[in-house]
Amino acid sequence: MSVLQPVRGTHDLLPEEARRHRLVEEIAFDVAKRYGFGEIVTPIFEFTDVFSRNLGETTDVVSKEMYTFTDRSGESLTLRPEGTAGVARAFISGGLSQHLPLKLFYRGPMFRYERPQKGRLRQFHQLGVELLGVEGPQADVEVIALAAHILQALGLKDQVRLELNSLGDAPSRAAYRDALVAYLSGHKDKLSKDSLERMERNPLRVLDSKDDSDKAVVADAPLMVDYLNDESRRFFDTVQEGLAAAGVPVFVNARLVRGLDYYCHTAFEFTTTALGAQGTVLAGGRYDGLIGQMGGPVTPGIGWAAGIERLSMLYAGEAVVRRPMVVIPMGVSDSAVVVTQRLRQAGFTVELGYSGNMKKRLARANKLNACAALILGEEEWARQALVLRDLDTGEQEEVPLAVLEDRLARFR
RNA sequence: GCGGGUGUAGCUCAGUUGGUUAGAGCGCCAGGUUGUGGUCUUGGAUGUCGUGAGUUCGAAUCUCAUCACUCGCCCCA
Repeated sequence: MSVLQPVRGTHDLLPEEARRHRLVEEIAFDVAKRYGFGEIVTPIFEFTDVFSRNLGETTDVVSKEMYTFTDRSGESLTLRPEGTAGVARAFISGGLSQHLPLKLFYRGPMFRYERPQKGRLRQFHQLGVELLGVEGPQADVEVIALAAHILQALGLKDQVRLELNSLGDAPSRAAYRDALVAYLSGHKDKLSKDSLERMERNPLRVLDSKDDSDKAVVADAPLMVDYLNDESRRFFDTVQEGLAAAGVPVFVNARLVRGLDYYCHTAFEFTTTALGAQGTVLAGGRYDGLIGQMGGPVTPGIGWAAGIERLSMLYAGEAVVRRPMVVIPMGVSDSAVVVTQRLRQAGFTVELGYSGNMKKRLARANKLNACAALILGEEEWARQALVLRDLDTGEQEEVPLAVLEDRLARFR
């Protein structure tokens, strides 16, 4: 359109959409609070190392999607592409290891230089949680149950399904990786070009390829579950049992993998078919090694993040907007502000009509979905009264100023 | 980063094989009611036809480039 476009992949949240976003956030946060989560707010940029050293050098996010820049002091900074690394960094910086276990909720913009598409933006918004300091699988169960609960609160229960897998601990994962690469190497001729590259960079990614030929190869590939050592196996079983006990339906997907390197053991995704190619609505996993790797005290963690734009597109509810009442001065405009402020101070939502004749102002009141109009006419004003018109019934009456708040009580 | 589609008024969209002043509905503004809205009715305004080049006597229409959105891949929330 015009020259004044927003930057590619960014967009404005106009009031209506902003309301939906806030509503989604509030519903999520409200549920999270019941699980004991408190909000943490971290900066939207960090030293580049925070991300580049911890998400995995070869991941797409780090290798080609970060908004990295040098500030005026020559420091390399990066707009956060995800939330977990920043929270982990804040955990270390703030010495929060003394307050374990820690339940944190966050929300805000994230940035990735990707090709924009529906449900995929360069500046997008996530909300997420992190539970730090609990080794046992009950943490996984609680965090996933919370996710399911939030999706239910948003009315999305029937539109999403939970897929679950275990990536095992580091030794299990390494063993599996070797076995998988060995297997794939024997079928190089049938793999897509993308998958041949993935074999080098991130072999597990071949497992969720959408290419038909790849799928045929993958169908007979070794499975992660068969390479889990006893401990990892037990962990995975316990998580599944816990979710069953919590009443959260699960589809075990042995080919589910994660894009970032810090994950281990539990990996999960809530997916939908309603958003085209961007089917993941909420996803996360366990990252026991991350904080230690960053230089902090070795601390287990598990968390997830959800895309607010994606949730908002699926969410059918509407934000409830409080209906205002409208003050319409007719010839006593100086006094209108007095009445208006008095009512606002008393807790009412009040709009003051700015201009036009009575007809126009009432029409505007109507468009604002106002519940009532307070008409200040000279005649009534002389009697220290005004006209109250109920805009739903059309009935109107004269109300003395002295009892105004009482008479308006039903519109509160 | 790769391949396909789309781009006309604030919004949703027509626009015939290139042809003269580019349309509709909704919305907006104004009147019918100079202190009374929602319905009805009458009238009005609005477009660099995404942008830039090219072909042509003539381009919203054809060609190329470019930007944005969109679908799939990729990636992921």
